[in-house]
Amino acid sequence: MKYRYSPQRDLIYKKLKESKKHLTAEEIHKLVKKNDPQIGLGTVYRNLGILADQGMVQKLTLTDKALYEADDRPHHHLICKHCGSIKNVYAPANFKCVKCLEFVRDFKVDQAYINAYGRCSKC
Amino acid sequence: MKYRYSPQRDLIYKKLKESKKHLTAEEIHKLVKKNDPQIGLGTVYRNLGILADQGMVQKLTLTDKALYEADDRPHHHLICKHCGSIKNVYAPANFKCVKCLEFVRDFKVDQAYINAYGRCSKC
DNA sequence: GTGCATGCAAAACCTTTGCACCCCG
DNA sequence: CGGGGTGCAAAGGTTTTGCATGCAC
Repeated sequence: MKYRYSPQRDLIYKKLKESKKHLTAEEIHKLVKKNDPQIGLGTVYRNLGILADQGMVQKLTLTDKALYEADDRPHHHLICKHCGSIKNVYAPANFKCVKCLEFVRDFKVDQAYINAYGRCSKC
Repeated sequence: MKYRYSPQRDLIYKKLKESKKHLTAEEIHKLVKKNDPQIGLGTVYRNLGILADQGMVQKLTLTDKALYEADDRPHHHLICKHCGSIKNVYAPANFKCVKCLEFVRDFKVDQAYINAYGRCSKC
């Protein structure tokens, strides 16, 4: 299906990109409401779905509620088991995670990333 | 807190282990109801939480609903983008995923595993 | 003008929780 | 017998959806 331009979607993407964080749909809703007080939560969900479809944002289901981020550089996630914070880590250019799975048969790997659980510097 | 023995928990664990798959709480509920028709879904959730606490089952939040598995060998997940199936893959003994993150600072990595997205042999 | 997008609210859905009763230790 | 475990049902929280209206194209 073809997507039509929408100022709401534009705003959602811009705000998420600016924040440089992993945000829940509700946090994003709060953020965009500052610029567009009328925007509904349903609209936020719908547009996050579309943006994820287009590959412009990534939907993370690492915890009980979904998180969204707008960072297209390949990266991995460090999840603190104590405070629940999630931090991105960018691998050196010469490290390709997909190569770790070279031994895999019967499955065509497109993307691969690491989730690491542990303790962040604050905890 | 000390956990007391419970035949329901025993059954849940046994069934999940036997299945050798990733199951949702509801699928597990259906499975154990064959042996214990009275068991409630709440009990299944409570016991899966306890079993996860004890490290006997792993809770996966890779998709919109949580999946549970009973497989204590370290492994990675191959997620098919077409049919949504999730397959375990066991890395060679000499491959330690944690080593891929040796360059990480300000975070103590306990466990690390790879999620790979792509296409499975059936799709 | 056509039909996707929106705002609102209701619904759907997964998961947790309160409660009275049960039973393990 | 004390206190965790159970079944049931209701509540909680997140995400989706139906519908009338608005607006991009």
